[in-house]
Amino acid sequence: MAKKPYYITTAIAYSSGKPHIGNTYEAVLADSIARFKRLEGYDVRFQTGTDEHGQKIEEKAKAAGVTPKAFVDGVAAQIQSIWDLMGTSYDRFIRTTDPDHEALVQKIYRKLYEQGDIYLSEYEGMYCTPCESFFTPSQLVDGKCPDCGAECKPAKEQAYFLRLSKYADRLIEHINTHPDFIQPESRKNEMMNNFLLPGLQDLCVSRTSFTWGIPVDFDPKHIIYVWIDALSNYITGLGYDVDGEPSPEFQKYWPADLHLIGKDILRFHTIYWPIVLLALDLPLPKQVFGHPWLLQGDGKMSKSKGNVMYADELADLFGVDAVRYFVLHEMPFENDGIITWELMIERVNSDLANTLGNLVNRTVSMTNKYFDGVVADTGASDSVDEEMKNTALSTVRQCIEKMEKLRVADTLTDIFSLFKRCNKYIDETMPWVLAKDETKWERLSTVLYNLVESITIGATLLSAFMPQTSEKIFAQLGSQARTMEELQQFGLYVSGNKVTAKPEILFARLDPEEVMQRVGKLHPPAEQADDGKQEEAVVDCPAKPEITYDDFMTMQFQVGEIIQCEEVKKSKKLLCSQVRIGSQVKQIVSGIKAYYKPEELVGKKVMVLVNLKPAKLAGVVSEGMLLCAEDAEGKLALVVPEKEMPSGAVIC
RNA sequence: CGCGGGGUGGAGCAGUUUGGAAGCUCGUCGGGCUCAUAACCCGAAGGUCGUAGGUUCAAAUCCUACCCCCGCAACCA
Repeated sequence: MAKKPYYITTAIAYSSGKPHIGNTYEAVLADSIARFKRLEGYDVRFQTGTDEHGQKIEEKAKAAGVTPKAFVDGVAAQIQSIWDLMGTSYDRFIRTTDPDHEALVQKIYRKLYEQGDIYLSEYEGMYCTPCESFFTPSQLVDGKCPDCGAECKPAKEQAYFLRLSKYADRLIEHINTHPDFIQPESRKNEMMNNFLLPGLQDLCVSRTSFTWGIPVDFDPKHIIYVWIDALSNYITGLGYDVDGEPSPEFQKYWPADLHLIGKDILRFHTIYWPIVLLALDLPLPKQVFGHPWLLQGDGKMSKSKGNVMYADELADLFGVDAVRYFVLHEMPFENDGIITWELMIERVNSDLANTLGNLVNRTVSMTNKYFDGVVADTGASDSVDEEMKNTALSTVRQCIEKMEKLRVADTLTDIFSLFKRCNKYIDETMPWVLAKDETKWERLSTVLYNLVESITIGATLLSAFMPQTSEKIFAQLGSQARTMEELQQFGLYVSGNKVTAKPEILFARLDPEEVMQRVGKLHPPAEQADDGKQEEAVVDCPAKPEITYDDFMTMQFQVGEIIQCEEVKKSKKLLCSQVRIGSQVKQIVSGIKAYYKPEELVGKKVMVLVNLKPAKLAGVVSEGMLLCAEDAEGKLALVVPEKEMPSGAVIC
């Protein structure tokens, strides 16, 4: 019987820098699913890799004084080494700079062009360099990118577009008839209501503003944009060929069983990518799962604070499997999960050291102590054994069911419930009591046999999630990994085998203080070097072009008195104030709701930019701007005159 | 009425599809045990299941209204 194929992919990681633990989570999650499927007997292909093109990388390379290729070679190697460190068992680590990928992407692009799904037109808008995105002027925030806050410039370029509208109906139909296509299901509505049903605009799929990418082969001044380039990895990695013979791998593994991605890029994978596939006349992936984010608990993750958590550092402190366990177990199915050093320590101590490590240790110790390490089933069973055995076998079934639904965290919980049951079994049978009575040695032997067998079953299930630990457990127990079929029965441990004579601690209990001290050394507190003084965080912002005094004088600032203020309904951020400036009153809308209550503003003298062109905000007219200071976190403070000044006083 | 998610013992979460004894992990308190990594096992305390109504023999679960959080979207002039 031929094994059933199972093709799983992760998103490819953008090679602009070292991936943090949140990025790594995805690779580990995919790996655990891949390993579990292998355990179930599937012929698994697991692909991951790196997305290496784009303007941002081009610029980073320039800043580093190296070629883009040299830059991504370095980062990709780093990413791959972290994936390797974490034990991700990928079959191919694809890079979008791989020659086979680049060649195939060009062919795909050409085919779409030749059949009219890609056409040449013109793109106009405001362009944000870091995000490599165009925005309409109305999307900008203070002339800045709504995503990253960087300066945007007007730009216009000839560009190729992908006809999304042509395939929208078929895609909607597909989503409606394949309820499992988008997971978790709650995301499905989001895609439908926000993008598909309102109607799709054709997607711009080329750039001329940079050169680091795959050129359009029939129009080389255009670079193929990320959607066609990166997403195609899922098929180019299998050797899909537009006009040639599809490779055996492609025929075997496509369509993919699962695209595992972050929830933020669900749109690209459930709308743009399927439409590309429809255009290529290829079957759609069976499922796209947008997993939640793993967030850092202690404040925002930022490199300047030195509190970013990286997989390699975590692995260094806790071990690879402990990190895998944490990220897999602590992630809720739909909501974002949190990781902190404290939570990490707690999980290691409670689950790994106490429940699992101690269980293995006490089992091996007793076997050595009472039987010189020999594990034998003497058949001296008792009624309490049945429940133990049933739990072991039912755990196997539960895990299979849970994994079918990608409930990885729940699966781990079930496995650890089995280990807890083993600990309880020890208390129920009280081997140390049996040991004192020679007539009960046979019974004692069977109890230990049942324990070793149950732990072996648990360790086999665990091998998908904590492969190194499973191996260690097998080695200590003198057993070996089972196949899923073998897990259907209890008692396959070879009676008479011996456990190791020298049990090793699987997971040592951690002293929180000691660990936190080591954490402190990881990222030397660069900023808070001198103690005592609480150094004020300063704000650096990009410099704007120099202006003349005349430029400055075109702006009219005056002191205004807020005489009335109310919240703008239907708006989260806006307050609408009536401001008296001299003898006139202007209505000004400001985004300060989060920092000021309307009533506390009334009577305040503030500084106003008076001659700003009126505009509508949330449907309310605003005739000026209240000046604010903003810190790095975006907190605002109104600027007020330092001494009492009359309304209308000129600011110069 | 922009779209969507959420509010469950001190903390973090399941349970809501298909109403039917309120559960898990951690923490706290008490007990047991001694094979083991001060671990393990048992028990207890602790919850108006956001608020207010409604349907029902029965509501965390279904219906209605409202309050509060969080994403996305939109307008932080």
